[in-house]
Amino acid sequence: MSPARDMRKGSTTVLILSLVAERPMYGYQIAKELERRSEGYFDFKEGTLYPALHRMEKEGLLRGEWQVVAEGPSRKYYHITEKGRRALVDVAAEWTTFSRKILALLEGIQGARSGTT
Amino acid sequence: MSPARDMRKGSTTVLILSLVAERPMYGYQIAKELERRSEGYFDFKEGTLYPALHRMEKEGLLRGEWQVVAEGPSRKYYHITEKGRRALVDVAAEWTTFSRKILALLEGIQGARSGTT
DNA sequence: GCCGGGTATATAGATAGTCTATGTAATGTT
DNA sequence: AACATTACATAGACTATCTATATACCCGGC
Repeated sequence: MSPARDMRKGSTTVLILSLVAERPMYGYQIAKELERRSEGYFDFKEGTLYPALHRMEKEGLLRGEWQVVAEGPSRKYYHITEKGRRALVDVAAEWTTFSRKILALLEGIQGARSGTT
Repeated sequence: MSPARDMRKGSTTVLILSLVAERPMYGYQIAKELERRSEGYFDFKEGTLYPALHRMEKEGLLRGEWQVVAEGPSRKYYHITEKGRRALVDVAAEWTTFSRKILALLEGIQGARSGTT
């Protein structure tokens, strides 16, 4: 029903990769950082974020490392692997193509209305 | 595994709506037309296309009308409804925003590599 | 006459990613 | 003691997509 949800399916991987490629980050940090950069647009839920991180680690795109913090719960920092770095270039290209194709096909939808609005 | 598949999840609805908004079309025609316009990029499978059309008809976005053809199998022409037209404006806007957000976050991925390549 | 290919629609079953909800645990505040 | 924040985790439900198969019509090749 809500296109907003289905829309984002599959974008999780490329977004996580793009952040972790810059520097190692932990899950909670990834969610907050992505929210900040997208001005609140992307908002990972736990049920999306953590399974995705585990899947990506299992696939060899990321490598997790526990780090004990003095003042708070431990964090699992994810480092991007060589395989992950290669995958990022590929999937980023695919998403870029996809996004451009969508924009090209949908451009003019607003103007398709007969009125001057 | 293949991002290309997950990527397209949810795009089916908006793509179908955008075509049928121009003129009534039947399923097979929608698939061919979309393939043509996207230069082969979008390629609806039967298992995606027909369930989507049925779902959209049930939701009141489309109205199907059987039309007997002299030289070949009958076609089910889909007409966009008023509700469908309103939905198109909404979901097209959402997809446009989403695509732009993705492009903004991923831009520079190629340049993130240290080499000159 | 039969088989294959293109047109055209349909559905069952499997797969997989996301969301809701809940749980754990540590810290700091009231 | 209760609560909010940080931080990670998972079970269960939902749903869109894909694979595969089926039907039916028409045409051309053999």
